Amino acid sequence: MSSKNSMNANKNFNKEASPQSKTKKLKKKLGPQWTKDELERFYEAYQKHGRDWKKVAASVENNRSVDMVEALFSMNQPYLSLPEASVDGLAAIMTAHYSLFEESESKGEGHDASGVTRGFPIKKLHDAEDLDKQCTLILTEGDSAKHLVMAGLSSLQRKTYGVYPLQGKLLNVRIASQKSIKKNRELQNIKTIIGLKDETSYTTTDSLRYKHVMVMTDQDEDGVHIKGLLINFFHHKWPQLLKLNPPFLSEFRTPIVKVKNRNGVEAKSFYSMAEYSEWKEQQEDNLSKWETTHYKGLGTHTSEEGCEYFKHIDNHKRVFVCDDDKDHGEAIDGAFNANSKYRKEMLENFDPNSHHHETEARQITFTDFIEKDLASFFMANMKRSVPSMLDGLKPGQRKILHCLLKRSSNEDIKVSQVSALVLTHCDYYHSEKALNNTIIKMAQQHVGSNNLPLLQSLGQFGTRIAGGQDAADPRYLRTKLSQETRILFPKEDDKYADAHTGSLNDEDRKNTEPTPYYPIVPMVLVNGCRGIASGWSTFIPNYKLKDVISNVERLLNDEKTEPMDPWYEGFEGTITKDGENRYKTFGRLEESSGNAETRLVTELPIEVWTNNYVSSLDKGKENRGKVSAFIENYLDRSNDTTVSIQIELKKTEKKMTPEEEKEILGLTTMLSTGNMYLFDENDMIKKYESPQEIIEDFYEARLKAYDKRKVAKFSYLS
DNA sequence: CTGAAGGCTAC
DNA sequence: TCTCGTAGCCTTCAG
Repeated sequence: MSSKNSMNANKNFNKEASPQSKTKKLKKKLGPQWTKDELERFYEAYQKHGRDWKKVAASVENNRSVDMVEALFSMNQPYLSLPEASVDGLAAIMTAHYSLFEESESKGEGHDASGVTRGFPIKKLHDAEDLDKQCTLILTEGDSAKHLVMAGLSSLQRKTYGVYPLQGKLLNVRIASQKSIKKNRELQNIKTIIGLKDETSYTTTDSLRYKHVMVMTDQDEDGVHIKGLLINFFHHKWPQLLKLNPPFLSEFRTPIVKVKNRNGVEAKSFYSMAEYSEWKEQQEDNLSKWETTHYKGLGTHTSEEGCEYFKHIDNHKRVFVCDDDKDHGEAIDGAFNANSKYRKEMLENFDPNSHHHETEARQITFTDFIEKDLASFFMANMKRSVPSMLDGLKPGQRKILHCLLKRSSNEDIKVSQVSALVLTHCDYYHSEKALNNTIIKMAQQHVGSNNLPLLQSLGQFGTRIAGGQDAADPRYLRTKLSQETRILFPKEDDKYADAHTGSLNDEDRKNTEPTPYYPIVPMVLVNGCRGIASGWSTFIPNYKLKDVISNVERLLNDEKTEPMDPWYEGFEGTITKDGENRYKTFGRLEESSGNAETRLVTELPIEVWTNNYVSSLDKGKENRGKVSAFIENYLDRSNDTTVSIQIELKKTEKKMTPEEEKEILGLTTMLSTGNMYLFDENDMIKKYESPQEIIEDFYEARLKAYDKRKVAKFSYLS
């Protein structure tokens, strides 16, 4: 009971004598959500499970209450400290808690900023000591960056700087529902820390605990994205805030490259690769006199460097400003709204060379930030999410294949060790976890995943039961190249992929960024692909290897290619064309012998997983009107590879065709071929209208590669 | 018409 | 140690 609010509420609450009026008051405060009964159950559950709200909610066993439990727990947790007291005490806390919740939602009446005084317990917040002064809240990307700030701030600075670490990507409030904004703890905490209220127009920051916000992220594209999401949050909820002068928002930049003269006297810092490259070109022969250090994330900087940065904080600070001629709302909205049009246009006009972080610039307009800095994230997001037409691989996947192809033997290796290989030999600056996931996905072979996995799955790589999400931990999994991989990706072509690294001659970056491979057939059609980027997403279904080969052979024979339909290895249902760019997939439904109402499901449509399907048969509240409405009962006898679900249909007068039965039983899905985007031979994004078009494009490029190979092989003749 | 959910590489 | 949040696009489907 550390909170002032809770205590007040408790006092008020105790004034009410009878248990009935207590419940009444609660009902008034909490809306229709809670009965005394539910409170008691909640109290028990809370004692048992603590802050594990999912378990608590499950124990409460009431859908209305589940929402409330969730809402309560997503508030500032420290307020919810359970006293020794009983249900009544709990009720008091919840009352207080909920009123806080309500106030933050309502017009802000009755809730003065002093209700949130210094030292209030938000986990991981380091509050400024002297909030009466003009204080700045530093929002960092992750905990380790917070530690760098804490190490760097002088004792004087600690009076006026608060620090709060952000975890991962911030919610995009422009497209999020009210409900998800409310329950997003990160945003609610930021609001509480700064003292911002909804529906308030700020022409001054007088009422705020912090007068300025400074964001400090890694100096990479994802860091830029996080800055953008934060700008988006403030702009969407309090647009006036960003127009204030002096500016409300700023960023703290750290160098990504530092060079030190080997005689130890001179040193220089760079805030962008463009800037560094420019300097490097000017050095020519003098380059060897300099010692270079690259900084990958904020965690790479030492505490001493942290101190150095904050000693000269003004050199690192860049403020976000509006210039009055422009409507910056348009750019911010375009970057984060639900329509990808603006982002498409921005990427189509994107010129990587115009993207310069000028070290000396101490301010940047929001529009410049979006169109220059943020556009580089959109581009990076495209590059890592959309595969190449040539090898059908995204850069992460390609690096995995690259490392395995380069190994001297093809012995089993742990998935986690493959990741380690990639981190050692390639430029990969992202999380190992994502890499492990990618390896697992490349090796999966359940129906609906790869037709021809390039990697073998030695261990539990996931099954159709849970769509592959039931894979074991990477440290238990082993893999190696599949038998076919070397045939599809001939050794003779390797050097065309890894000769170009863009950095082999760069003494700072010795690792490789392999360019696309040239498999002998367009593998992107065999295993399909899907990716979600910025501006575009892509989806290509799986096709049959033999069909692909036949079409390649037709081209070799100067014949025309023939249309192809999607095909999935091991799939026992059917796939039929259902209009232009659409295919319909059907599971398999058999009539059990003897009983007119009994059916046996022996195959599910593509990308429907056994677990999901079976739970759709349950008669829960959330399934009303769905499949479960048509069935009496079911029995699931499926295993990890086969589907066998016995269904007892409800008796109806109407006789249904097998197709109609599949329809109402949820045994169909759609595959679209209308969103097939790939990077083409020239590394340009291209929309493909048909699999044939992909094969034809591939064919041209592949022929050129054969030519290159021939020239290289016989070069000694000339 | 709106909202939610699934898929996937990233923080 | 493990589970869980967030982005981004497009499609489908329920309400």
